[in-house]
Amino acid sequence: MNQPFPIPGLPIPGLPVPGLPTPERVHAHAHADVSHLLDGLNDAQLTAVTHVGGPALVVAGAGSGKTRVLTRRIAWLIGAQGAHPGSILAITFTNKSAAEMRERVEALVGPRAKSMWVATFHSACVRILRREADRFGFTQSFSIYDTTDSRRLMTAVVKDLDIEGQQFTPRALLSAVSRLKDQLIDHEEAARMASNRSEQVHAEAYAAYQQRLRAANAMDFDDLIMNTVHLFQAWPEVREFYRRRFQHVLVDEYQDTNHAQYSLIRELCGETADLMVVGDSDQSIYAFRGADIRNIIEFESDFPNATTILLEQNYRSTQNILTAANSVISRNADRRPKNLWSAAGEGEPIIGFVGESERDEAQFVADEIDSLTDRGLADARDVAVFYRTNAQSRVFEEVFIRVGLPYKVVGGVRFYERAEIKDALAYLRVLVNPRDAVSVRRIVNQPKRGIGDRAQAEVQRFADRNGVSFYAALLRVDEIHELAARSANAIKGFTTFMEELRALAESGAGVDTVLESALVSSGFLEVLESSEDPQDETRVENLAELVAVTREFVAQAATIDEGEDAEPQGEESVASDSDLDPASVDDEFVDEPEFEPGSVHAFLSSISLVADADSIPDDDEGVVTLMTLHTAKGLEFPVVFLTGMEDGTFPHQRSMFSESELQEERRLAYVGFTRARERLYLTRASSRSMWGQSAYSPASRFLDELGEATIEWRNTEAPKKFTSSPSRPSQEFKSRSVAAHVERTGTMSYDFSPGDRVTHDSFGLGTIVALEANGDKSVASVDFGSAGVKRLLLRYARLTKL
DNA sequence: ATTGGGAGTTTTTTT
DNA sequence: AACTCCCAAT
Repeated sequence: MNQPFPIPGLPIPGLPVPGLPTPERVHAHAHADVSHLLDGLNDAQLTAVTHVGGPALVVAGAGSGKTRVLTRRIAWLIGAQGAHPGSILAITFTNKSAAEMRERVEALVGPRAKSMWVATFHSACVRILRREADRFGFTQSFSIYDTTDSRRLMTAVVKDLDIEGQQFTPRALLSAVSRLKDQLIDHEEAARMASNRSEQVHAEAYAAYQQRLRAANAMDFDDLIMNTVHLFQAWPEVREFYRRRFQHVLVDEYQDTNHAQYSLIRELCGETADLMVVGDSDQSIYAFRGADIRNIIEFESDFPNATTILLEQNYRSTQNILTAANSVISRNADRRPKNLWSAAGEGEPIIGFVGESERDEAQFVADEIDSLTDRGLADARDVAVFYRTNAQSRVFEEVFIRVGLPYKVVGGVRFYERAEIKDALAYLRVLVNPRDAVSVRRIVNQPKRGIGDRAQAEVQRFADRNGVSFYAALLRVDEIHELAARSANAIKGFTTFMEELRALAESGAGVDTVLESALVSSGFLEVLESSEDPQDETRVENLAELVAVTREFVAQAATIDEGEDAEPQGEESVASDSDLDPASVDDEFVDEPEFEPGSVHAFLSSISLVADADSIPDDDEGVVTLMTLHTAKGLEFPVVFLTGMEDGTFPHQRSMFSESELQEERRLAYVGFTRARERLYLTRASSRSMWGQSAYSPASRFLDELGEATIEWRNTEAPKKFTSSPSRPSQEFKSRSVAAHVERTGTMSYDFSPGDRVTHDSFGLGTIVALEANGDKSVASVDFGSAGVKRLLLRYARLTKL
């Protein structure tokens, strides 16, 4: 049975996670002798692992063993150089890879590795910010707002500032604010810099949004980085503290850092720290969220005495796969040429397939996995299916369920983002941080308890008048005379059980106990259980799963306690060779847990930064893994299916008309190809449904860029209607297919031209001002007079020519 | 105050 | 197709 959605494991930084067997494991007990740390490294890897003196950039091509280099280097710093583990800060891209890296280092140097920091940028910053929060007007329990929370907040800002209009959607504003934060620009500077009306509004919204975040004792994702940098700049003694502590800084996936993260590293490293960054500019795929490829390209000029080390031997893929990957990526202009090579031999040809529909494509993938496993060539766990957008996973799920193929989808609608889970968590968040307005508003009338908009507005008015938070106003309901008695009673009911829950939490009860009480005393569970709606049944199951997760969390916390109590006995045997064991460490290096283990605080803190990639199945689960190309970064699989190889799907429609975005798509293809060890399949569908309607899709341009690589097209059932040469449809093929499709659906006629008068069901009379012909994705710009100029997709818009 | 229907919107990619 | 948001009826 498959999980209907991913349930991230317990993403607690620092907790041992059952990991993959690694070569390092073999040497787990050879502490005294450090020579094994250098075993089996090639020259370039050896240079990187043992580098001393000045910052270093390791340019690590795909599959060139960078994780190995990083773990060995940390172990070497500790084992051979006598570095204190507590002086090491390693930044990784996901919590999962942080846990893995920690575990591998521990296997090499033993338990004293515990005091090193291995974390993502975000979790490292949270750790620092929680310690220092009271310096700048937050409490240690500040909330972290995810995208949904941020959107609610920004929606309130938009209403408040009265800037509702098509141009200033919460979404657009949030993205503008996010870009500013990536650049470390605060709202005051944004206001000063604003050179047009739109930027002025952005700055205003930014200011109001920040003000609300602060009032709620909350930060969004971008704040975590920006505030840490600002903290260091405003309190040099804090910065000095961390500089003195982190003598050795290592950053993985450096090509995906943004300006704020870059600044953070600079603040942290000062002139003296030993800095090593690892990355590959060809794998930079996060420009859309502010990653700046400049950081890696200009590392040498940013750090004048830097050393650059190139890792070019690939230990992962066959030569044929690399040839294809190299050939595709070489189409990108302005890149430093680099050639990955492999000693693994030529390997299998790449297999291509064109299906008639996306269902056909998914069926091929399922059949092929079946055949590979039947022939003993692969196991389900060896196989990954990649796609460009999350929405594409659906048809694979449907087909895999039908044929009984075990799988797991990574990402998509995340567990912690489901509405009922967010509701349940909001109860906990309010206990921990009553000022968290977004969470209070979320649950105050969820489930319905008669506290409607009207009552909430009165409470808000009272809160504003008295300068207190919304929750504080609820507690003072007796002073709000404008409220109807019925509303006031409902509010009292709410605050009574909330305060009881708070007392329970403060008495030291575990998060599992508090959560269960909250679900019961709020009536939330009861309402869902007695509901007729079948969807509510799923919701109850999800909540049960959440309770199970908290129980597990509490159980884990208990075992950590035991482990630490037991440690004094173990120390004599393990750490006798060193003055670096935890017992003799400076207090400075001992990290107090932020919160009581197993508490509501600790749980909320641990789940606030879960990433999709954190829920990638472990090796022992034995299932096929489905994920987006972005999530696939950093992973490898013996067998990879790269699906949806169509222009408009991959490269994505919205990236096809910008050279820089197209280059990013190409890097994404490069990432996808190089995940494969032995077998790579490239599949596409000649027509694909989108928003319920079927549309013709031409082959991806990347299929024309495979160069000398061997590809074998395996079209078992040639598409009936659109048969043609699979890899390069001729122009004739394209136009015929469009015509065929139009004919089949019977409703389209695209014979509009600019100047035509048309009518639209809701906009009325208009004139076509421009046409962008692009097959089924043709768009007409139509001037509807008072309704303005609209861009309409001809395939959907019910335009009638007059 | 709550519910339900209809319109409008949606799909990049994510910490 | 599926989801969200807003308004009108209860």
